[in-house]
Amino acid sequence: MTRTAPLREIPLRKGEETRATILDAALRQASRSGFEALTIGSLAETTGLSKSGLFAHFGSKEELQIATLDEAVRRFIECVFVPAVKHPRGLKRLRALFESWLVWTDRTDLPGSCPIQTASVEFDSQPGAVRDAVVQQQRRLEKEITTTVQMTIDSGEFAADSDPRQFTYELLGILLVFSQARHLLGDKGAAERARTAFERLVAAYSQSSLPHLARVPRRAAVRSGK
Amino acid sequence: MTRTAPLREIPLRKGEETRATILDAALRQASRSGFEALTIGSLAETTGLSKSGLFAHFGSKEELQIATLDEAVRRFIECVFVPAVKHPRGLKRLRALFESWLVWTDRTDLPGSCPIQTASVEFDSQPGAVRDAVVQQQRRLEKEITTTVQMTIDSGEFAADSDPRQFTYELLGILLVFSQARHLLGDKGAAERARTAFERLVAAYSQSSLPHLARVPRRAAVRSGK
DNA sequence: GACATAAAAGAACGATCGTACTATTTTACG
DNA sequence: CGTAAAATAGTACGATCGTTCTTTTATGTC
Repeated sequence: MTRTAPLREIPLRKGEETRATILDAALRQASRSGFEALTIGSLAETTGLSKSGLFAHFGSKEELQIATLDEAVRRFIECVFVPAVKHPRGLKRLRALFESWLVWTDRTDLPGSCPIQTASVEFDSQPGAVRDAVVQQQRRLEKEITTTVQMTIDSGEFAADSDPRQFTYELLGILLVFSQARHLLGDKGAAERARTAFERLVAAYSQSSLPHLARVPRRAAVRSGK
Repeated sequence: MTRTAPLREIPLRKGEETRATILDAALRQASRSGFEALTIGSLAETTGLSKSGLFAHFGSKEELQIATLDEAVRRFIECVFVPAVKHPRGLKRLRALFESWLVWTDRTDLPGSCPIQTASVEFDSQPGAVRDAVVQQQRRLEKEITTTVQMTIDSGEFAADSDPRQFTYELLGILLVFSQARHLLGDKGAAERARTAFERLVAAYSQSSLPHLARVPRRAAVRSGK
């Protein structure tokens, strides 16, 4: 029942519970006020811990910020990717991914906008360990999306000569502007605009003959597959 | 030569010069580290002023942040809109606007990313005077773009039933992801990807029959104009 | 050049920042 | 239950935060 090889250290402690509580509060705070405002003092107050007690869990503010980012990514994957992979590979999964992402951006369990996006903007010009972590996570998520797009190409639902990274790029754009419209401007119709943009993007890739390079519009073929 | 009507107060002082110097440094700092890190102390140090001397120009940190945002918008208009309106109304002006925007995002006079975008993300969930200013400026810029799009519809280069606000929405998405790719990820090919996306967007609106609602891909007409 | 006024500096404030060190309490396990 | 270790609290630190008040310097006008 219990692990048979304690080896040297047994990191299976239940102070992890406290860490989870801290990260939950940290995520809320980062969502509302950013990662720089993720101060030890305010976080200690909202969690009911002492400053030093909370600090001991991370060792530095940088580590706290990175841990918060990692937790955000964990939840993002849980909320966006996990539901998507339950759908069959190809366009269906891609659509599911998109819709899950809309839900993630519009979710109510966090008081502000997506912490990953917040971190991306906040650290895009600030060298350091946090920035490195943000870049790594961003690359990781982009690669994951690109793989999903590639599957849609492989399934024949997207043109064979499609550029999956270009699709990913444009998809990210739609989701970024959706987030801004939703959180900054409070635009209720933002999701519908995002869907319209997404469908037009999908339609372009469903056509043949290098639609992503279509500098000059050309006669488009009706989609072949059903 | 000199103003003939001093009226009551004559605000034409040359301490405005100092203010301009401060805002220039503030813009750089906000671009690199955000508006929360726009501290009086660090800004005083980089400008060579005293904390209190600098503070007197604004009266509060909030006012400093808003003044910095306004200056960013002023420069944005100078860099993006002013060159664009030198082109004839319609698609030419819209293209010029887009290209100027790429230059703005990729410019080197600021060490980081666009301060307006930074502020948009930083304050999207933080109520207050700064957030209000950000929303107002964002709405203002969006309206300006939408007007430019509307002119392209009026000129017949975009389909008459096009939705200019949808175009603006998608255009903003392209520019947001471009900024992220450029500044966070250092993607050299980001501008070309952005152009590809823009051209596809333009092509869609150049076609007839509600292309922005094209849930089902339909036979696309060859663009009419030259 | 005197003088009113604007601009900048100086000094100090309470608060909070991140972090270090020590002490106390709580937890898990034999 | 006892006990070692983990978890948390306590306290203190130098630094910096935004802001206020007072004093000094620079500026523009007659």
